[in-house]
Amino acid sequence: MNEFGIENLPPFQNPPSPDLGELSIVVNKLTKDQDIEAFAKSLSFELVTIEELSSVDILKTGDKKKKQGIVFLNFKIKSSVKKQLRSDFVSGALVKILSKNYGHFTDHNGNVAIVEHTSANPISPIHVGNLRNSVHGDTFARILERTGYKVFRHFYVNDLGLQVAFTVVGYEILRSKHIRPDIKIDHWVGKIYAIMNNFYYSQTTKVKYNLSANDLYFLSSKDVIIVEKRLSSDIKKLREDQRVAEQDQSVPKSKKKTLRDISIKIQKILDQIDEVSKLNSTGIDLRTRFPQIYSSLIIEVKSFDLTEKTRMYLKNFSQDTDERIVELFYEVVNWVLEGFMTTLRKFNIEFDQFDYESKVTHSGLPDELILKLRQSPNIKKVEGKAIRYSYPPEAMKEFRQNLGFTKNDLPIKGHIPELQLTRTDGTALYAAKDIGYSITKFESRNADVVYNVISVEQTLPQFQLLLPLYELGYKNIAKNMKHYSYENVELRGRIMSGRLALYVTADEYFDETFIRSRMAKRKSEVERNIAPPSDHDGWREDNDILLKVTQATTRFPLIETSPKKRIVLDLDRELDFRRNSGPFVQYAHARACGIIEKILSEKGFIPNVAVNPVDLIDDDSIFILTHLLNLKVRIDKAVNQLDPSIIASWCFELATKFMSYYEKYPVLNAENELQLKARLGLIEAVRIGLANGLSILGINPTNKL
RNA sequence: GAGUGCGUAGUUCAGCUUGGAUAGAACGACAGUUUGCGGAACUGUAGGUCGAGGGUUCAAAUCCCUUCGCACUCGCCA
Repeated sequence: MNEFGIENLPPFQNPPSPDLGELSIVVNKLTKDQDIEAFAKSLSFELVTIEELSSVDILKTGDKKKKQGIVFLNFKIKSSVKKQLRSDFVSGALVKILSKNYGHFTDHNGNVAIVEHTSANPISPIHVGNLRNSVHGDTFARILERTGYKVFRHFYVNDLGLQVAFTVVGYEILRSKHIRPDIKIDHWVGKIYAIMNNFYYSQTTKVKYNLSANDLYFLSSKDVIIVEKRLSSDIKKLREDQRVAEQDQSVPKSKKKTLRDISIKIQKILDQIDEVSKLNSTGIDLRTRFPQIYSSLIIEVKSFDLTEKTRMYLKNFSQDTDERIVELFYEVVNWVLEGFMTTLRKFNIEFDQFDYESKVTHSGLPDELILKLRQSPNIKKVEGKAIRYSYPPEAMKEFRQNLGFTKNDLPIKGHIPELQLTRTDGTALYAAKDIGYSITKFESRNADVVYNVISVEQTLPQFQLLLPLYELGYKNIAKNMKHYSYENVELRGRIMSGRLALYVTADEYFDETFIRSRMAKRKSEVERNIAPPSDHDGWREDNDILLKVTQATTRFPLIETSPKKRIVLDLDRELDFRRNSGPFVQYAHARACGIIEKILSEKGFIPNVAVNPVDLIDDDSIFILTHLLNLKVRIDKAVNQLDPSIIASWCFELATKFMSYYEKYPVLNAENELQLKARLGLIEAVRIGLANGLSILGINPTNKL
């Protein structure tokens, strides 16, 4: 190589088609000043003398408009050598894949990771939007486990909100009237939440706009009209200001700013009008949809001031000052959480720990941190006891450099807006509690890394936590707390809103899928003239299979696209098994199991690594084995990119390849026994790969369908 | 006004970190395969100015700049 002036050989790559050769190299990279084609020619003359090579071809692109002038050297290896290389590869690959620890890696042995996910508000059932969070969190946790991490799954319980407080007030009313839930608890509480939410905001709106108080918890259409009138006169004034500002040409920059401010104000008022009119329509809607709960609640609520009671309850709960109220909160929240668990268990999702926002607050940690942060040069005092944390560029630079982040590692490159930590009365806001929670989380498990699975809207608040943590001396936490961000879920043709108690719940999604899989299974049994199970055991087995298929069908659509992409779930499409990759992968696995079992019963062979590798040196077998060994690369990529969809595609590709392999290469009817055993070994390798892949995706593989 | 993400076939997406040959799948459309090792299958065909424009390069979907479209975020809700 030296005589050509080449010091480092660029990496070999695989030609796009096998008939071009086994390996190739781009000649353009090797020389700058010489004529590339001449250079390639002399190089090929030299290289073709290598004993193992049968030919070295030169190929130049250039017919198309794009990417022209690339010169490749394509190497073909002598067939005898190739055969030997492939045989060695096959033997080695089979040993690795058929071993017990295939799919389990040790890079992070001894390390601890926490994945915080789902963390849905404990006042309405889990819907498919939350479920995307759960499925991503759970799958990612499983991927981390495969790299050797000890993983703990945490659920952050937001139990300290206003919404929880008025829901608790509503719950207490119904309990005192002995009205018990007649449906799954989280669904039931979801109704209470929607109704109480409407009461609460109807009241505050009435007070704010001085509306007649005779029906304090219901905003009538008359009220809406009054508010509209008042606000539209405000808009008129603003429009006037806008016109004045437009004509003023004195300072162009500040002029722009006031104009912008005015248009923001106008937009805000328009939003207010919209919200008020929605309060009216939602009230009517809830009253008609849930008449019993609605009327029971409204009668009682009229006897007290809801706003005041809600604040009082929240204050007592937050400061841990009234045992009865504290217990009431936990009664509601824990009961709903049980409902969540029942739901998520169907999807194969469980938690190691629930962390309550209230308990973090009761520990006093957030207040301590605020006390310390008050001394920080980055703190700005606002009104009263309110403080804000700011992010000066110098501080950010130091943060970045000391923690070894490059600019591209950070989610936000430019200026970071200030973060308010306390209210005017000095009490901690959510952000301050989150700083406290981050510390508690890390320390409780002595964790090396924490992944917070939170939707993309939270990118800024999540990032804002890091500098205060760093400044407080928690450098490790600031470095190793990662926001696993995901985009939202939309449903084709349906609106989702907790306030309206309108959502496709995770329960419905699962149950509907289960029913459809049962129908599909029956249909296929009829076509194949198989009788449905008649005895108890048969029925149980049938049910078990359907549960596993349903897991695949429900989880796959939520995980198969990158978390950064917004997905639109079309239930008709997801429930059509031919269009959903989940059941397809399950099917491939079941089919592999079926073949292995059949060969055992008919020939008495058990899959084994001791096969004649020459029977597996065809391109298709090599491709499958290479793909199986590639799992490690895919897992690492999924971890680095925070993207489990990489594993979902890996499974799907394996299943597809196996299906076509299976059409092409008969196993039971192989030409001879050696060939049969070799192919059986390959099928076993595929089976192991699919079982591993499914299990990483949180889907229990089924060996029958 | 600032920030972030996304934009690739009729549809849903992969590929972009680290530039390299003919831009890959799936669904849908169309045409085939089956006396079966499980048809929830397989084989094939058609379908693309990679949002637009410019730059860097021997070479750009990929890197840089500009621009358009969509979504989200920007101090007392959690």
